[in-house]
Amino acid sequence: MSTKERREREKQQRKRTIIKAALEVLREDGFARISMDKIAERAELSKGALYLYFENKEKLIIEIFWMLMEKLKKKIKDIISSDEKLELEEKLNKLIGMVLDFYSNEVEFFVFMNNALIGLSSDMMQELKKTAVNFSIELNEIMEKLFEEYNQDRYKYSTLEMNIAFRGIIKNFLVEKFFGVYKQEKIRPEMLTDIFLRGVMK
Amino acid sequence: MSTKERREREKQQRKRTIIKAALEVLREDGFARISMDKIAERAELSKGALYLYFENKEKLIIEIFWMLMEKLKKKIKDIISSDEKLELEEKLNKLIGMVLDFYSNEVEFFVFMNNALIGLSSDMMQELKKTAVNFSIELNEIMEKLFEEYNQDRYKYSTLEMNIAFRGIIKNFLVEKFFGVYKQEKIRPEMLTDIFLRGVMK
Amino acid sequence: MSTKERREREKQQRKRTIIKAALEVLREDGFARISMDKIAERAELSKGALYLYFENKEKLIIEIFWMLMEKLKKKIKDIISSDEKLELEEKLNKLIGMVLDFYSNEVEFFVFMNNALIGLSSDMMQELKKTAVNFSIELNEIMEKLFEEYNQDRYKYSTLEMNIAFRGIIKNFLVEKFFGVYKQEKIRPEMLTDIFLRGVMK
Amino acid sequence: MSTKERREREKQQRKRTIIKAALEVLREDGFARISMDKIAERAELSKGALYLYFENKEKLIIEIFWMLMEKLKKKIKDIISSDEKLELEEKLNKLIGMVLDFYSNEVEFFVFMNNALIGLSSDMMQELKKTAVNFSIELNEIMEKLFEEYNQDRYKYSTLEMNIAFRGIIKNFLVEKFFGVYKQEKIRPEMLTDIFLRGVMK
DNA sequence: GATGAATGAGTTTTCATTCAT
DNA sequence: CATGAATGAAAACTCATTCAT
Repeated sequence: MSTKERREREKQQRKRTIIKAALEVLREDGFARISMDKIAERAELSKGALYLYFENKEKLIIEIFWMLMEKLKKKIKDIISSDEKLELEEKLNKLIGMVLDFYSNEVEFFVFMNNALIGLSSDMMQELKKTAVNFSIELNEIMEKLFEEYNQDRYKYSTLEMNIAFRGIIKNFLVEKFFGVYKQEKIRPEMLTDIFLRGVMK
Repeated sequence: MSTKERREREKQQRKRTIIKAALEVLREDGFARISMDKIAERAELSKGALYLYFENKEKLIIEIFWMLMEKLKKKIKDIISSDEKLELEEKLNKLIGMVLDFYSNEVEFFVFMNNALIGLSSDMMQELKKTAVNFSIELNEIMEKLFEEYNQDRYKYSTLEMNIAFRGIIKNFLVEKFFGVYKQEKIRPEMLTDIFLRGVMK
Repeated sequence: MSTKERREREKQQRKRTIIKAALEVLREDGFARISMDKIAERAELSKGALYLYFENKEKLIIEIFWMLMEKLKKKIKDIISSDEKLELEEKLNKLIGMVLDFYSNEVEFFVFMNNALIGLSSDMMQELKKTAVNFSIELNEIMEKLFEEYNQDRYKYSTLEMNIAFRGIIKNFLVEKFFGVYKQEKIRPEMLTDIFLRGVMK
Repeated sequence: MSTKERREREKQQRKRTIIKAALEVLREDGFARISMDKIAERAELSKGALYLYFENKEKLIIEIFWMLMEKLKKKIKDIISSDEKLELEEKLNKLIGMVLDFYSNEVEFFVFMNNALIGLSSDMMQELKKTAVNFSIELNEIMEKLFEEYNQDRYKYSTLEMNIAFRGIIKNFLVEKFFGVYKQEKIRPEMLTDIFLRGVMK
């Protein structure tokens, strides 16, 4: 059975290799330019081989999305559930700092992850949309718990609404950093936390 | 000269016809499915004619983007520079209400504005980025004026930062309304104004 | 409007050109080997151009099938409804002779037309199957009328059953001629008519 | 030598396993969808192993064809050479009944037997043609013997021609039953025998 | 100016066959 | 012997762009 196990491990390894290659293509060429051809070339595999590991392009794309999301989720969870005794404010600072880091210099990742939810009305990408919605829901639940831990009686709005505002502020600063007018300046997590927290508190 | 002018006017008219057609295609088929074929058909023009008015598809996309932006900008300006004597809070409420309206009946516009960034080639993104940056700058100037009119000494952050936060909150509520978890509820402009204003005030 | 008409005529002409090219590919390479590439090459057109005239490969195949069928049907009708006063026996002789002629040296047509009904369980070809079934039904009706014209009270079996037997005998002689043991000999229509007619008569 | 013999026996056993698997795939997925992948999976063998037993896919197909033919041939022989003292008519009834049975439960066999001709490359067809011709010749010899046993001086046509007509009638009733217009009705062997016998008798 | 037929490179996907292990 | 990962040559289909008329 050890052979079988090794095989399985190797298979997982290959999948990771392919996803890594796909991420590189994504990073360099953007979502619209990802093609199975390029991924194969980058992974130093034949086109056909990709289909040994991923049913089709959509499934591969979804796995990329999922992987990035899992990575981000893990980081969020790590911060939220860390033992350190921190004020909510400090936690949010850390959280924002991490998110900014996560996307730093990875415009394409940011675009991809934020637009998976929105665009892509091509039939092919329906499942990606579902995946993105699911992630959004999960993220919501995580943040909800965080908010409930602290001053829960002092919020003016629901955790859902707080969460939407919170993420909106972060996202738009990143958009403006990547594409807009906020290029030169460093985004200060403290500012974002402050705007958000004072905005939603009674 | 009059002939030349008339020509020019006709040309602009044709361009608007094409853009309108493109927006209709966008609304019906989604961003990923806009094709020159369909636009031509919808505009009741030949495919070749499209290229008489727009250098290529990307330029056409940019003009659509620009047109939408201009439309939105005009509405923003109208509200801001209206004679009514209103509190800042009331003005923001009106502004947000208008933006929600603007996109509500035209989800695809919203998708388009967000997706213009991914759906196109990298070369294209450069141009679109410029367009978006320009718009952002303009919008900033408009908002700056608004903020300067009121309580200018009570803000904790720069008008640029305020603007980014403001738009981020609005945008993300729209995203979650159209595609995510905020489906059932109506977005209340007052809430968004409140979160924002209290967040950025000293 | 004359321009439009001319255009339409030219379009039909092109369709014919493509079908003719496809028929040549069919004749030379067999059904399993028809590819859009080869048809395009043979028609001296680009691959893309084929799709200006036929929605997809299946539609093109169906038109080939239909065209061949129409040709055959016309020939059958011509014989059946000819003014000549002939005995049923003589009509059937003529009919069989024509069918043998129609397929002579066109193995691939024969194979294609006979197997369209049967095989091709690929999803893509469902419509072709329907087309083939419809043709079979039409052919039935035509033959039914013929049989009803003559000695209708002397048949032991239904016109449907007669028709099936009739076509079966002809088809299998062709099969054996093309692929089997009846290569050297010329198929004598009189023999087929005789076997059939005496077989089904009271 | 005994080892060698055992080896050979095992090899034949494996071949049968593979053919059985292929037939299962055929039944489930249809002729157009048989792939070496699926056969291997169904046979619980590796794809590579298939090539140890069959030179290539075409050879495998031919062996299936051959195997089915042998099976059918055996059943035909059993009926013809059975000790029962039966009239020719009764024998033919039995024969037809058996053939109808043989295919009825296995529509896909019937499809396969008919489709082997189109589904494959031209090169392949040569081989398959040979196989089919050989089978046809054998079948002819078998039927010849049967016909010679009975009333041999009363036939109007050669045993070859009789055979072709006989099989044509049966085949076409099956085609129309499985795919065409003869769906609802049960095929009565007596009718087929009657049509045939009266058709070929002086 | 306007047309729309034609192009051709690009895209995803399939699958028989091979070969290192 | 046996494996199954990998190949690579198809295949169908799309679409921005060009150009003869």
